[in-house]
Amino acid sequence: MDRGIGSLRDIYQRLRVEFGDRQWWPGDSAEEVVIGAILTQSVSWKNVEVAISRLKERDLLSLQAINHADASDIAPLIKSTRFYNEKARKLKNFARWLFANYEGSLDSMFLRELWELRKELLAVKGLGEETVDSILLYAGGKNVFVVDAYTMRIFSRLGLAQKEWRYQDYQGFFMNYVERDLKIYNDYHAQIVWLGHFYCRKTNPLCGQCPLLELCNFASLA
DNA sequence: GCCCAGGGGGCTC
DNA sequence: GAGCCCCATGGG
Repeated sequence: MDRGIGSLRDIYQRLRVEFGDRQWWPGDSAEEVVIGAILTQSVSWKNVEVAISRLKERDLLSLQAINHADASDIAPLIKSTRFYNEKARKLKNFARWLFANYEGSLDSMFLRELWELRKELLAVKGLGEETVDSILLYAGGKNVFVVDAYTMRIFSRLGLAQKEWRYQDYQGFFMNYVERDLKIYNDYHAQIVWLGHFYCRKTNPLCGQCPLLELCNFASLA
């Protein structure tokens, strides 16, 4: 019943031995992290980098600039991130909301109590759980565990998650059993993404070279 | 040319 | 709440 404790620590240690310290989220500022968090929805980071540098070239890599710009001016710059029209609207939605409620200041926003703020952010159209938690953790330095598609895929294949688990269940699992430490929350998610990206994709899964091979149910079936 | 990717919203039942 | 479609580029 409590096999989460040892397993989650063991897995994390294995990943660190394999990948080193991945301390994460590329981005020069909190605003950049927020923008990146929205742009990376359903795309790999590589595609986001292109969009970020295009926004930068046009001086649109700030929430104030985004708030003043038209979505139609933003969209073409972020084409590489797919669903660009929707994402342009999402960026504007968030910027508009931030200026309406926190005078455009992420610092003020992050002064809010964590779970209250999480609720508020989830009410902003275009922000779902993963995006909100990424913002809280990587831009705000808040202790929330970020769950993504890789997390679900990997930990269900490892036999640690139940089939019916949803986002909240995964998050609860990690937050109950992983040491409540910002650096670990940060790095553990980064390790998972790294592992997922290189070893655990549907196309060309490098199962045979996975550092968790001996623990994985899926690999033994494949 | 085909398949799939670090998500989220809207709709249906 | 689950299951489906939509959005619509880029890489393997």
